[in-house]
Amino acid sequence: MEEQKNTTKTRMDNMKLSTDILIFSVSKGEAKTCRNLSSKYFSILLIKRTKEPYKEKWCLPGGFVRIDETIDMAADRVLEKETNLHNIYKEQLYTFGEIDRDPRTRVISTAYMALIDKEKLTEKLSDEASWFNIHLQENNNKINVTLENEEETINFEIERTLKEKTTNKYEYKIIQNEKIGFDHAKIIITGIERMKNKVKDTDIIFNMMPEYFTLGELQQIYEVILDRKLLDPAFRRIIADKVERTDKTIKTGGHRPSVMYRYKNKGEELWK
Amino acid sequence: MEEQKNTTKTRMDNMKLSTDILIFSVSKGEAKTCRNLSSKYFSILLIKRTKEPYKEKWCLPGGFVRIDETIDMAADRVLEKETNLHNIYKEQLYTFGEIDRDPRTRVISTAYMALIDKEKLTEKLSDEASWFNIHLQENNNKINVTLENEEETINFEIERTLKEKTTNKYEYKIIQNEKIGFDHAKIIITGIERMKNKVKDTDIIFNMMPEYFTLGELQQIYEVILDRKLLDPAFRRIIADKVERTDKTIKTGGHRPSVMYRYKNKGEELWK
DNA sequence: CTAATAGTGTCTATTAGACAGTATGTT
DNA sequence: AACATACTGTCTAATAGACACTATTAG
Repeated sequence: MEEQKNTTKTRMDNMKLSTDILIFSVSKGEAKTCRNLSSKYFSILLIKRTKEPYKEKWCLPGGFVRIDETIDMAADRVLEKETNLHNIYKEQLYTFGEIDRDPRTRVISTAYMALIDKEKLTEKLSDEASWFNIHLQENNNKINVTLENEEETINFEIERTLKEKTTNKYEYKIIQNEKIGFDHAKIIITGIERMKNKVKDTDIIFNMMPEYFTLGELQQIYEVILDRKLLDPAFRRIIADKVERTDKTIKTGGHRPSVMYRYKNKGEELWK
Repeated sequence: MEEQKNTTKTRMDNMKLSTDILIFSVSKGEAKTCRNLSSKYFSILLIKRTKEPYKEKWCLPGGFVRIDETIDMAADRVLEKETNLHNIYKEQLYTFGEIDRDPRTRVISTAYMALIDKEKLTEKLSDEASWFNIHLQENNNKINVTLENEEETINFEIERTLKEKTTNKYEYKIIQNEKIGFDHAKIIITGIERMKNKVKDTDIIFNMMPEYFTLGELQQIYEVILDRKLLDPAFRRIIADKVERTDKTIKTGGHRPSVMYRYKNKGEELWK
């Protein structure tokens, strides 16, 4: 039932719909010694705004949905503009509709998450874009998010309260934030939490993996997103029928070389 | 990044945002004999349109989001108008943004699911509103949905295709539909599938339950939504720490009376 | 040799599935 | 007694967690 009321027509005409995209990937850090594996990070692409409002603040890539495109098409357009990649994995995250989320006019934003293998990027990012490694620290109902690239550290703090007991839905309130524009800090934490859940019970993680990978690397990435260590035998048992062994191996230092695997579709849960 | 381009301004001003709500509940059918339990149905509230477009078609309750309210507020407003109930459980389902989903103008709709205990309704539904029992029949990639009330049977058919293998995302295409207006058939199937998943791993079902219920009734409702029989001992083991026994009992026919239970919050998964 | 990661075998604990059985009411 | 549902006991199968062990490389 979508009736147009003439009394509110003028006001409604001032609404805009935009899409903001959380582009996630995995970054490799430095290895401590030549024998170590490189550390892995879960990372997100942010863009430094060059205009008011929120000039100089970091934001999610995004744009307005045009009258002749679907929201999905708008998201794809933004993704391609930012990464020059096509056929990227994406899924709708949530639609954020707070009244004052954009100071200029009423803007409702449908956020998407997209996952890419960063190594597949062929062209250099634009000057304003940068990858940030994600670190979370939780105490009680506070979440402290640190995003860092080579030059800068962004920090914001969130209060997480249980909104709904039957489905464990949380409400996020930004209680400290200097460097992220709009309500994007809230969108970011919503996406990170969604990723944590999805990693547990889908194969979503493989969208960030290269075609060939070792089980050690894969395990590292699960560990960094879930933020806990996994036991090798359990991990390998669970992952076993999702991947297929190839005849490639890779030597990465002073230890036994590891076999490379490839994603072999299934679609079952990983952990509860 | 939400920049306004003057070239597309006029076109964007014609967009509207609406919200459509899937109001789900449980209905009791007839008992075959006085000894039987009444059959249970999973049901949805639909409204018969009285105006063009889609006059006489059944649709989801909904309305436009006003400039001075959030999407959540609009959803609450619609819910209260339709049910006269406050503090109803609801969650955002998905935002549908196809270009031609409304023949009048470009309308994007953020759909919500709401769950109520139908018995709590104090006032009579409006003349156009009616509860329909939901029946699904799946063969291969086709889903046949039948919605029925006392007077009418609505039937539509959907083709379900796997869109994304890593997360088991499906795409729904309506291949036959006479009686549902707009793209609401697609919204309905999206919501039903979401409910099936959520019932498995959250306590969402308790939002449709009265304060006191028997484990037999509760099991019936799980069974009708999941569309399969559950084994009593397994069901009771799993449900045990979600409910608390009360000293009420109820006699429902020619058999042992059953103890009434109450929902006791937890927030764990039920089945994998 | 040592350090570091790769990869496996196996015991145990927990949980889900199956089925048989007992309990207690109405007709 | 017959029936229908309420509710429980227990065996078995499947799965997750823990830990110890072997394998193989560079330096």
